[in-house]
Order: sequence, then structure tokens, then C-alpha cells
Amino acid sequence: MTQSATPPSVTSGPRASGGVTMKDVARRAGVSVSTASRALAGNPRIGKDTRARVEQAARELNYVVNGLAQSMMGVGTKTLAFVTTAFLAEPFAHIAQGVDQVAKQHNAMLLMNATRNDPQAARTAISTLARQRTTGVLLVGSRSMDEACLERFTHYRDTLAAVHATLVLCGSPRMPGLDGVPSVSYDQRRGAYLATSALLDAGHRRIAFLGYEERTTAHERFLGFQDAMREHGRMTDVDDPLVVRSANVINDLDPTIRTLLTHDDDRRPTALVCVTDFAAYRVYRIARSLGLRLPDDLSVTGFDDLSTDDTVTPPLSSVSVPYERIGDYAARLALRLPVDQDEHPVFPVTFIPRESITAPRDSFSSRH
Amino acid sequence: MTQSATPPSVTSGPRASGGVTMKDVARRAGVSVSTASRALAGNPRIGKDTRARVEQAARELNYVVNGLAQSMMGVGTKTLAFVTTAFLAEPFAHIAQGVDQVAKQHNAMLLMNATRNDPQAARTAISTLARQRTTGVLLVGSRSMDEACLERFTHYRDTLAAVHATLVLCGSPRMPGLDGVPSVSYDQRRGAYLATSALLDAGHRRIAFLGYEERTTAHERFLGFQDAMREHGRMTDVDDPLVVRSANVINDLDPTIRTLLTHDDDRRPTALVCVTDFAAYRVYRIARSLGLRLPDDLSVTGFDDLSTDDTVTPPLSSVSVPYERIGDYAARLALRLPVDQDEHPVFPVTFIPRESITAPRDSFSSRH
DNA sequence: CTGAAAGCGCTAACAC
DNA sequence: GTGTTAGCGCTTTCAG
Repeated sequence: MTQSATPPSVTSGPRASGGVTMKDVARRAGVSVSTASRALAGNPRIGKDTRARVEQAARELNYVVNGLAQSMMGVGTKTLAFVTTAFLAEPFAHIAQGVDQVAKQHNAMLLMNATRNDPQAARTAISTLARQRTTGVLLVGSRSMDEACLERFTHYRDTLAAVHATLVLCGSPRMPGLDGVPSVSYDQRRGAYLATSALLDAGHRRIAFLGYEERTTAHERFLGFQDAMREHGRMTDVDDPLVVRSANVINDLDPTIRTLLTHDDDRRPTALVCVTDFAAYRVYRIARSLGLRLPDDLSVTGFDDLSTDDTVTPPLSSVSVPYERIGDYAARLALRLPVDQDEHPVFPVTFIPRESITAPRDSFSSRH
Repeated sequence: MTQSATPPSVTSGPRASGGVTMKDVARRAGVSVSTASRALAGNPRIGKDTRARVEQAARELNYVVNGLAQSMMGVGTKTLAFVTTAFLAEPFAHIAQGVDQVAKQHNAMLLMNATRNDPQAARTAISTLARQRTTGVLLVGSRSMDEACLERFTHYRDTLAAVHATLVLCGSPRMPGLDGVPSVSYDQRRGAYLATSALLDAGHRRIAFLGYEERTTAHERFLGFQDAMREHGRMTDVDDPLVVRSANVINDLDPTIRTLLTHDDDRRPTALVCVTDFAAYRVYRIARSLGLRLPDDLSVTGFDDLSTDDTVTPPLSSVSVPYERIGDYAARLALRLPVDQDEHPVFPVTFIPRESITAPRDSFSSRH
């Protein structure tokens, strides 16, 4: 209303940005900015009516406090970042569900980033997150196992540490050499062991492992396969013809499976331990197209047990993983909330046997 | 090193927050803060060696610029928010993929929020986003059609408008009464029309629509169903016994389907237009458990055509939707980038016929 | 209970 | 080219 004195002619600084600020609210309520701030923040030592006036002014002006400014004062909304390879990857949604729940509970925001397996994209993502002073970053999913990966992750850790942000590995095991980075994982090895054992118990001997690659998930699962095989006196290593390499994508999987299943009857495996449910479904499809009957000609196990549509026949035996709990735990770690285990929990998994397993038809192979 | 003069005894203000700031970098490089800022920002009128010194100082100190502070000056990273009901909802990932791509291209960050169909959660999410000065918000997916929903959305719009954030509807049609809010949708009605027509062309007459509810998606798809039926002289409305109400979730769908399929032969539909692929898969499952053969006893169509695992038998006829492009377009709108259509594009869909459709066995029903 | 002032970390307009 | 200064919008000491 009253025209304020012209400010000293010295005028520099950046240009104003639009939007209603607390100053506007304060002026309208006839109080100082600090009072307005306190009133809006629910500070108890503000007069009942003063508060009311401020609140009304805010409402009338459609005021929305600037969270960025708040963050600069250290009282802003926390943010959690979820960094993974692809939104389409199956377990993604389940882990995200768990993370989201915790985030909501502690009204943190959730940032998401799909790196598409591109290290460059990941790097960019991490540094952007650091710049934005994200509270914590969840690196979700499998990772490769070479030296370069350790280097990258070390860099991530340091970048984030510089801004006091936490880094948490989620769904992959503790990384040797990467100190100070918690990891929330699950017992992949035992899962595969259980699946393989189920096939062995059903009488299978010529069992293949489908989907090996040099990434933690496939590797750990392979180890479980190996454990079970060894227990039955079969030594298998990565070079075994029954350990089939393939990335977990259709283009790689399909031709591989086709080759495997078109072997002569006496070389063709009678059972398959698949690295994921996804791979198992590709097997279903190709096996059928080759005229094989499931499970009679081929027993199959998967891993993840996420199939909401249990439409497939026969129902797939699989390893169930508590993905949501994993997301939950990882989120707590990232937000530095109290947790009930240490910084490297390994969640247990369970094997769910279903009709995709039966005894091999060729009883010969079961007699060894 | 040298102890700086004690500042004037007047000391107030908030406590310091940790972390290396530009001031530290400037000091170390022996320049002023603005020079450091310019150097780091790549401002051309900075001396070659000065820049080098600053850059090195930054590197040595592990400096990470504070994006929050930058944002307050209007030069920060943009953020896009993706608000949907659940991460598990099928089309989610595909739309997200498109959004993510655009976000990356324009180095914006992507925030995600699952509201679980809880209006309160949505409200909270929106106001948090407004507080954080998000650039744009994508409201993804179906919405209900009542007055309350319009009210809520109007509120969202206004909250966001107050901070100059854009709101974009994504995957649901333009909302009457909600002016100034772009919507990126697709031709749901025509999709359902095509699916229904395919069944009619195959000779079916007793065709049910499965999954009706008062939400945009189901409603539009129903209209398409109605169009096709009408074209064949069949008037159907929402109260028709062959228009089956159900939310698109197992608990609601399964009993509904069971009831529908256990009708006597002459009342049981010979074909089903399902509101989603998901619903269609439930039909597959239950039909089989009732001893019906697909497609001979029952032809089925779905909607979305997202099934990466084409493991199901018979392959499902479905309506293919360009979800990724939709996400892309919506993201551009939200970021106020130039686009090649208007603010209410309706993307075309295509019907993909597969083996889930065949002529009805009871040729009687095809003779009318 | 309220206000004045300091300052979070940064950028930019203005001098020199 | 570089330093000075003002200020983004907020919170919080300190003084009354």
C-alpha cells in the first residue's frame, strides 16, 4: 500500500523469480518474516491469533513454501534415489514398492533413474544426485564383477560421500574392496541350490544351468547350482557344456535355448535350472515350439517367483525372494534410520516347487 | 592458514552445514567466489590459467556444486514427477521408459510416486512436489469420473500453478472442466471397437465386456465395445448382463469371471472383450480350470499388448498402445518443450489379432 | 511473543 | 578478466 522508500540506488544481484514468497505472506499478515516463518512451521511460541492471521494470509495468497530454500537451511524434505538398469526389469517394481513405502513414511521423495546398463549414464546420474544433495542412493540390481566395476562404484561412493549422501547396494552382495557401503542382498546361492536339489531329487542327472554371465546374480546362482551338483558327485564349472552362457534378454536367450534343446536326445538335458523366471518362460515357449512336452520331456525351475499371472502351464517351480522387504531395508539404511540387522543383511529365500518338475522319462538317466 | 580477523561480535543466523563450498574452492584457488563460479560454469571470459587453477582446486577438494542453491537462482536442474497408482501396474514401465528418455535428454531428474489409489496420498504428493518446485508433474493412468475427482484435480492444478509447475494428464483423456491441463491419451474407444468388431466378424454374437468400472479407461473401452455392438444392431448399455463390472484386480476379477463362465451353455458368452490383458489372462486361467477350451469354447481379446512373455496359449489378441511415445510426448509437454501436436493428442492404437479368436462352435449363435 | 539481522551456497549485474 | 555487492527464500540466533 504505502510506497516504501526507494532502495539505495546501488542495484545489482540477480533478477527476481516469480512466485509468492514468505515476505508477501508476512506483509499481508502485518508481521515480520521471521514470525511468519515460525507461524507456518508450527512454532509453539506464536500467538494464537497471529498464527491465524499468517495462515490465512498464506492461504489467500496461495502460498507454497520453497522447499529448496528450506533444504539449504537443512530442514528440507529428504530424497531417496533409486538407480537401476531398467524400469522393465521384473523385480524392479517389487523392490520399488518397499522403498516407496519407507519413503512415504518418512516423507522423503523418491527419485528414479534407469541407467540401461550404460556406465556413463550411471555416472551422470550419480553426480546429478550428489549435486542435488540427495540423502541416499540405492543402487539396485545385479552388477558386473570386473575391476572396472569396483572402480566405478568406488567413484560413486566418494562422490556421494563428499556431500554426506549414503550409497546402498540393493539386491547384489557386498562388494569386496568397497568399504563403507552397505549391501542388502538375499541368499541367491542357496536359492539355486534348492532348485537344483529339487531336480536332482526328482531323479534328474543331466541338468543344465541356463543364463550364466559374469554378473553377481547369475554367478551366485550358478554357485548354488554347482553346490548341489557337487553334492551329488557331479563337478561342474563355468566351462561345462551344460552351463549355458546368456544374458537375460530375449535376443540372447532364445537362440541359446534353441541350440540347447535341439541336441540329440541323449545329450539334451532332462532338466533346466534357469537363472530367472523370465528365462524359464522363454524355455517354455521354445520347448513347445520344438514339440517337447513340459514337464515330461523337460523339467524347469525359475528364480524370482514374481509371475502374478499364473497362467502358464505347467506352473513354474521357482525361488521366492522377499523383494519388498529388501527394498524396505535398503531404504531405511539409505535414510539412516534404525534397522534390526547389520549393514550387510542377506535375506533368506524359499523354493516353491510346482508342476514344472517331474521325474525324467528316461529312467535310465536316473540310475546313473 | 592465516587466522582471519574475528567477525564483528554481532553473531546470529543459523548454524553452518558441512561440506565443501565454492568459497573454499575460491580461497584455495586464490580467486573470488564469483570468479570460481564463472570458471566452474564454463564462462568464456575467464582466463585460461585462472580456470585451470579453479578447476584443480575443485577437484582437490572434491567439490560438488550445490544444486539446491543453483535452483534458487533459477539455473538448477529441472525435475519431472511421475505420479501413478502403482509401480506394478503394467503400462507403467513402458510410459516411464518414454518419460525417462526425454528427462535424460534434457538432463532433468525424474521423481516417482505411487499413490495406491489413495486420494490423500496423491494430495500429499502433489503439494510436496509443489514445495520442491518441480518443473512438471505427470499424472499417469486412469482416473475416476466423479465430481470429487474433478475437484481434486482442480486443486492439484492450482497448487502447481502457484509455483509455475505444469500438470499433464497422461494416459487418460482430456478432463472436461479442467482447463489449462494438457492430456496425452490414446484412442481407447477405437481400440475396443476394433477388438469387438474382430469377434463379431468371427461370427460371435453373445459377447461380453469384462471389467467395466467408472474410470476413464474402462469407460472409454466400453464405449468402443458399445459402438461395435450397435453397428451390428445390438444395443448394450452399462446395465446389460453381458457388461460385467469389476475392478482390474485379481480379487475382484476372479469371482466375477467364474460366475460369468459357469452360466448355462446358452447364456454363457462365446466371446469376451477384456478391459486389459491382465483380465484376459485371468479369464484364460479360470476358463481352463472350468474345462473350457480356448479358443474353441471361448474367444478372448485383451488390451495393452504388453505381454513380453508370449508364453500363453493361445496367443492373445490385443490392442497395442504406443505407451512409450505417450510418455515421451507427455514429458515434453511437462518440460515445456516444443511438440509436434497440440496439448491434447490422442495417439492411434492398433488391434493385433492372434489365435485367441476363432469362430463360435455353436454355429447357431452366428445365425442370429 | 515478536522483530532485526545473519547467513545457507550460489549467481549475476555492475564496476574497474 | 576479475572482484564487489546484492540477493534468491528461507530459518534461526539474539535481543527485547
